Amino acid sequence: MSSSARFSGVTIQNRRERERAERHQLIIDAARDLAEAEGWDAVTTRRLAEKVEYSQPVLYSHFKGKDAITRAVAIQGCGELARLLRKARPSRGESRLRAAAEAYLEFARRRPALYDAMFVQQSDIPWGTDEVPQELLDAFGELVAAVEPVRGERDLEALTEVFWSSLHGIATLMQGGRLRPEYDETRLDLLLGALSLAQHEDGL
Amino acid sequence: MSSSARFSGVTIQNRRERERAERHQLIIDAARDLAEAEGWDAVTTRRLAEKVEYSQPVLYSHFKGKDAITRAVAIQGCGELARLLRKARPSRGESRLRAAAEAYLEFARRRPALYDAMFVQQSDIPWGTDEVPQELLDAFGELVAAVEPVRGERDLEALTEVFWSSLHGIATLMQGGRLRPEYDETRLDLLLGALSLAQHEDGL
DNA sequence: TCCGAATATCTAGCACTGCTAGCAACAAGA
DNA sequence: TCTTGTTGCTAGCAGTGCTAGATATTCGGA
Repeated sequence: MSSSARFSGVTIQNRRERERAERHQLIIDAARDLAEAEGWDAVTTRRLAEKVEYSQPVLYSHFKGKDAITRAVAIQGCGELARLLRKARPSRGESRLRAAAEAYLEFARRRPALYDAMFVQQSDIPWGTDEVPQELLDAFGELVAAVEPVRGERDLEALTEVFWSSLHGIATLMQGGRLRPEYDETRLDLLLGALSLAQHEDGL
Repeated sequence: MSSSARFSGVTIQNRRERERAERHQLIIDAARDLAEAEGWDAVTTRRLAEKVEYSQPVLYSHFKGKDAITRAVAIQGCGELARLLRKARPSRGESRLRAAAEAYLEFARRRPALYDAMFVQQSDIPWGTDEVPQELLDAFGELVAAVEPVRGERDLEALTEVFWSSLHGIATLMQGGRLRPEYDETRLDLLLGALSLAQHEDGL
């Protein structure tokens, strides 16, 4: 320890930064875990602080406020979704569109709290043109790639937004118990059929 | 006044019930107005009580809790949406599906807080089979009627759920600023085209 | 090795939330 | 007029996000 004292100016700085980064991630993970286990209502600054074994003010030295923590969870969630979509290659005879849709809906079903933070809870994540997080672009990019084979003459980005919106609507209404579970399959078939097979001769 | 005193047993009861009902509605209206003016975060029991010019405990003599007030607002909102959809007859050359879609999206856009209470905030409104509020059935019924002309061989209820989900997805993602505004028209065209023109030869 | 300085962390508290117990004021019937 | 029962209020609880100020810890130089 003392033998490396002459490098301390750099290494200590490094160690501190590393520890800070680790704790930063620890907070994000704890928030996500707590939300997934007991819902976002259970994620209070006190419980979160208790879980990471620090006092509440420590949270505020890492994040501007509770919203910023949720936002961080959401962004990392987008990264996870992007990874999942990328891995979702269609099995034999299955369309890429269907593979993506199924992966998306399964993600929403299995990680409802995470999904909520990403796409339901309003947050000031910049979705406009400037400074959109890369994870988000990645996830949307995967959807674009899945839609591309069926685009026909249609605008690719707009069509992807329609695809995404439909999936999002199904995911959230399902989560709220507002759709009949026995139609789950039929609904997806209808959606995919409509989006992909539409001959669509220059619009209605 | 005193001349009708001999009927007081009944009339006073009536008057009281009427006044109670009026105040019940007053609370609901105040909550809706406050939410639409400043968002649901601003709807606290204190501010709501102040607005109806009673103390907080009065709220609890009408509703089990704050959630119940939100729920009441949501249900009446469904009635309003149903009425709007019923009025939304297509103009010349426009499909009924499009008229319904536009009315739905305009409702969501113009009454975001109300829409939130109805379809975004989770509530224990019974959506399952039993005891669904009539207002809800009405609204869904209007959507069914709009979808019917384009159903083809497809399952009407499931197709309506897809239609609804897509509209809901578009509405909520738009509201969150997650869709490009310049595609608003294109998106709707694509959706309607896909749902209505799909030849859909027995599914993919 | 020791001390002053800087950093890191905690305790305690504020203003707010939803909600409720218990009291005061009023109206109704005898 | 007095009793009784209802109605609405004041005051308070436990919990929320967040922060100021005090405290403990660690570091760099003599």
